[in-house]
Amino acid sequence: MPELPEVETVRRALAARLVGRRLTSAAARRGDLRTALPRDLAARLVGRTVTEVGRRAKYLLIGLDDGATVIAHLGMSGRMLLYRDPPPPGAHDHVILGTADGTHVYFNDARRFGLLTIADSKRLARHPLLKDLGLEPLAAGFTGATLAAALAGRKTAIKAALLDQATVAGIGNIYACEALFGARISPRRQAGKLGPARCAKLARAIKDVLVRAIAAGGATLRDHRQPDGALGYFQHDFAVYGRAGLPCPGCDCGDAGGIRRIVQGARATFYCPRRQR
DNA sequence: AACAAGACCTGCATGC
DNA sequence: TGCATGCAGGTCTTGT
Repeated sequence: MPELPEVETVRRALAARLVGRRLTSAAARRGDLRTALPRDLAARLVGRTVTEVGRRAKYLLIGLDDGATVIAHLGMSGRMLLYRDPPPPGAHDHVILGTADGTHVYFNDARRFGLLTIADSKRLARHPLLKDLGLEPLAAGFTGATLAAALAGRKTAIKAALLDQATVAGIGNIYACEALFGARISPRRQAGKLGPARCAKLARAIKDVLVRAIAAGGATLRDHRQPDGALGYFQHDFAVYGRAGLPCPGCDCGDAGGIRRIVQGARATFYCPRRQR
């Protein structure tokens, strides 16, 4: 599921319901996720109050009042669902948290590519999961210049570079395709050869598509849900992703076979060969 | 060092 | 209907 906009959508909903609340229960139901759940999960969470819910790249960071932070990643299929009247736990509900006001949080992940662990808040920047992450695209420091510096010397295709979390953090397959369309750059172009003007245009396109997707609640292809169960709807605004053979918005490429699907690094890439060069 | 490919796990759509 | 196949929003590991 989730790239930066989907994770940000989840973060906002969790923050609204959890910050300032005390955790009264914490149950680990199935522990073999991408990394094993902490054995002492309940002991470390029950009684703690949530102080903030942050995000770095695609990681959710749930800060607690004892100086610990819960790090969670949704993988491909993970969800965080909030309930007032919790349903009976299902096979893929791996962690269930309860708060003093009766809210329940279900961490559900069918494919178990996600993870949840607990770290020292003061050392988050040095945590193995977070230490190598690259530019945060919605932060002030993300500009054409910093993007150009991150891409300098890179021989791989720009599409692959955007998926590399050590370069720009939080972009996944959908938004890499959509941002390159917005910047009118071919996904096959060598990353290190983009000039300053095209890097500036790409940085703007990345921010633009991420902001628009967050406003739409993310994109729901199959797994993504907002924590209240609502679907995202940005998939209706995709220009190229999943649209092979169809015309792209505002171009007559349909006459020439439309949007093309290629494979780069074993991932599908969608682009308009007429508009993206 | 940088890069490409394979692995991880489950569910769903498609086609026979 | 049942079964096989391929594909999916991510990232870690391995090998070149």
